[in-house]
Amino acid sequence: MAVANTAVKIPLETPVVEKRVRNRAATEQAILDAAKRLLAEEGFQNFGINAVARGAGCDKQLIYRYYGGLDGLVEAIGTDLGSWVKDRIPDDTGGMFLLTYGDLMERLSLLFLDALRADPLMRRIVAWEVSESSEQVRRLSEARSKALAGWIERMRGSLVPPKGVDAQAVNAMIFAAIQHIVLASAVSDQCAGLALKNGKDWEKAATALKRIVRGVYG
Amino acid sequence: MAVANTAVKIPLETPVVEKRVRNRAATEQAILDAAKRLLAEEGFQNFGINAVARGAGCDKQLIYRYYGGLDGLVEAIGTDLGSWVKDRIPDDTGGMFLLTYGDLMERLSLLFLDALRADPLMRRIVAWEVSESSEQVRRLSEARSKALAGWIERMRGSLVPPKGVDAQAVNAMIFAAIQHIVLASAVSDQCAGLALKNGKDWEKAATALKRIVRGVYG
DNA sequence: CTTGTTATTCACCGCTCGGTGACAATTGGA
DNA sequence: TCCAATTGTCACCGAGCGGTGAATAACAAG
Repeated sequence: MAVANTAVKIPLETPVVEKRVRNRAATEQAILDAAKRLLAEEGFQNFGINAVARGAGCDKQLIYRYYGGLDGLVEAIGTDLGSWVKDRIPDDTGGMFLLTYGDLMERLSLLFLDALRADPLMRRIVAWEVSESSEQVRRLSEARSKALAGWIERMRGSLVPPKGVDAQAVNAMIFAAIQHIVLASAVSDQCAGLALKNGKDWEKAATALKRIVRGVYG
Repeated sequence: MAVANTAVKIPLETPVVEKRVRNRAATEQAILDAAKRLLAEEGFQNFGINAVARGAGCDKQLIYRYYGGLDGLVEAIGTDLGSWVKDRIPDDTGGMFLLTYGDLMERLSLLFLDALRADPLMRRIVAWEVSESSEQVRRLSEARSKALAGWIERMRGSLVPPKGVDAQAVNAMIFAAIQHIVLASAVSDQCAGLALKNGKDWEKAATALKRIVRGVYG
């Protein structure tokens, strides 16, 4: 009686196999997509080999084979980042004439603010950058800042900052402010007592940002 | 021959017991200290029951008993935060006369910058705040912002911001910039292309900060 | 010395993690 | 047709995690 019912093979599933084709390129892409999606949606906390493999619907072994592990996969994300930025932040002046450095920085600030707000993956990467100091994240950070610097340089044209202002330092401050405020808003809908929920709140933030830029650059 | 050597009790350690006295208050304090130390030095990534217990040199069970788990412990850290801030950020004007709102904000900004730079625990908490959205971190965040707001209010005195400027929004931007730049520096010695290693670098950052504040508030 | 209380430790559970070696299935030439 | 490489799957490992129930050691009072 206590018999063979223990380890039965159950081929009940009709063999209507789900057309799981053999296609390395597609699988690599699926892994990369899953990694980006996971990072964007869940953050770097639960970001690991197992989670990515689950998300991609394949075995984790393939991640080792095709990317050499998580590090390689993260690096692939970094490589992707350049084009990513290009797709998401406009490269023209939006039909405006940027006459002064102040015009430029105001527009750049607002563009960057909106772009970061709209891009969860970027936000997660920025948060990662200020939370962990590993080789993985260093690579990502480098790719990101390079893409960003390239964009700024492209937009700058021949405009030059006013004399007597350390534009690099000031701009770093401004971009830091944008990044932090967007990160904070994504987590708690506010930053330093300033609400950041609806469009009206963001209007106020944008106005403050403009005021700061104009205060420095005129 | 193949005898009792298997499960021998080895009381080789000279019974010079390390005076592990029974003292609940002291143990609680040791746990709290270990938690703060661990959070400050290792960050929130590897922050867990086991790590804290190891750091405190006691069994994790005591953390459950005395604090009701990690959540309670984190809350205790939050409670500690008020006094913590008071100890670390001066409450007077440093012998200066703050005549205008601009004077005030300039001084507050620089004080906050230095305080955050000098306080690894605070930095870790801020990084935590922008990385994870849990109840734990929400509590911490609340405690921190409350302590900070109280400090600002104390310093403000009767000074009022100039008309026509949304001081709350602008100040949020300024504090966001400070927080982000300090976080970034602690991890990668730079932020948005601006080096942040030696004192000279920080001089530049401080100057930029002052310029921004003065640009807005005069 | 006994007894009860309190502080502290210990042993164990189930689970997930990153990582690896071996196996099965599919493909594309010789 | 058979072979070898490529693609994908599976089972398993050791380690660490958070969490819990029960044993143990130190103390205070009677």
